[in-house]
Amino acid sequence: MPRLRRPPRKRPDRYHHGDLRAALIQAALRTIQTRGVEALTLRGVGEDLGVSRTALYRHFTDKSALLAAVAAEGFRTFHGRLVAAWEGAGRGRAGFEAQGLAYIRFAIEHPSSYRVMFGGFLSRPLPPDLATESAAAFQALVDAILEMQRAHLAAPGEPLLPARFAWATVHGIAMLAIDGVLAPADAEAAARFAVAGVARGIAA
Amino acid sequence: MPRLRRPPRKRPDRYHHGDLRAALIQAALRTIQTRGVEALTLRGVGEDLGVSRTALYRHFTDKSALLAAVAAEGFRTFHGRLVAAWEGAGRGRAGFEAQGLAYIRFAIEHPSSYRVMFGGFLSRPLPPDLATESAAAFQALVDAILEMQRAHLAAPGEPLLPARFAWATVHGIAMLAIDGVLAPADAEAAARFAVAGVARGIAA
DNA sequence: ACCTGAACACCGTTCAAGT
DNA sequence: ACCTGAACACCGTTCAAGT
Repeated sequence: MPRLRRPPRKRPDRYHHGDLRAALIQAALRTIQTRGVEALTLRGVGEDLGVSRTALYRHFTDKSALLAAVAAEGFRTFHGRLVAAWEGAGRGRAGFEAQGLAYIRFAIEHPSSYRVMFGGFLSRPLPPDLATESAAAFQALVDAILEMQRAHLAAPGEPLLPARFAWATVHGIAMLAIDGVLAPADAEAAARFAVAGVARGIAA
Repeated sequence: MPRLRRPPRKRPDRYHHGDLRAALIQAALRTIQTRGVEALTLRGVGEDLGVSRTALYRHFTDKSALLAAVAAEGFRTFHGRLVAAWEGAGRGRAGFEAQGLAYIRFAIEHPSSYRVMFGGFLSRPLPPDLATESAAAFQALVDAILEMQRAHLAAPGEPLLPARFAWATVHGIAMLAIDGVLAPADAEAAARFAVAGVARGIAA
């Protein structure tokens, strides 16, 4: 059956026009969400997109670069959640605790993304754009601490110390929840107790 | 060159006598420590031991079972460290903080073992013997909390809540240190601040 | 019982070649 | 520029066969 000369309206080979990169990221995210990071194969995403298994190398230097791009998307929405929680709860101590809970809830709602972001799958050091996104998310936490120090809700001193303490705690609760060590019901109670505990621990 | 009839004194094929299992665990631990978990291949450990690459299946059902055995060894020494730190520092609040520091230091000294134990490489649910070792290590923490509650050094109530809070925090600091997010010098300072913060956060 | 060798069904990545 | 197909150097695991 010979091909017709007439140009097709819209066909699956639209990837020739430059959106293969975005499509690859979306496909990778989809399989990560449904089947986990360890099930992600480059051959698989190529197949999902009806594209050769090596087409990907036109857009990413290797598999870890693809993962980094997926993680970058995750960091952007993560950052947004942290800022929204802090401001939505009116800042202060309530805002601090809301931010901590938002951190943990993001991890529980998007366990696969969270694992890609923090599970040691990314090559170190992080690619520059990803490092920027990651630093921005952490900065949301530092900003909250700084404001609490100014309002005498947190003890004065180097803000990185309480920021890392808080980060470590919510990250720890998140990992325990994601790994199934904490049942979903227990995770919420543990999260509430932990963020309140950190607030007490750093209080002026 | 025909083989002689005389039995050899001591030869590399001593694995025929039953210690292949132990040798496999040691070989796996060695390559994990020197080259990381992701560099561990069953073919590699077979080669290291001068044994067929499938000999391992006589002793372990699969790769994750080998990893579980490595992790079990890690949990045993880990448990010992936690108990020793608590008792060595005279229990109480000093003991609690010493235990937290010992937790983080174990992770920093044995990053590969720690990653195998808590990095999501183990198949869930954990094999029974490993679950036992893991629970015993966590119990050291719960025991410390219980004793602090009796001594009015920790607020009364369900001990699992402060225990999980403390666990999450030290685990979080440990992961940040292992992943290189915290430089070694910063890790020690962060660890000290965090364990003191938890002690304050759970105080009566 | 314990171990081997060949085979199977996968991987990520490279590279010459096509359009 | 962008994509393909074949090839390379790996994996974990199964299984019939050897001792």
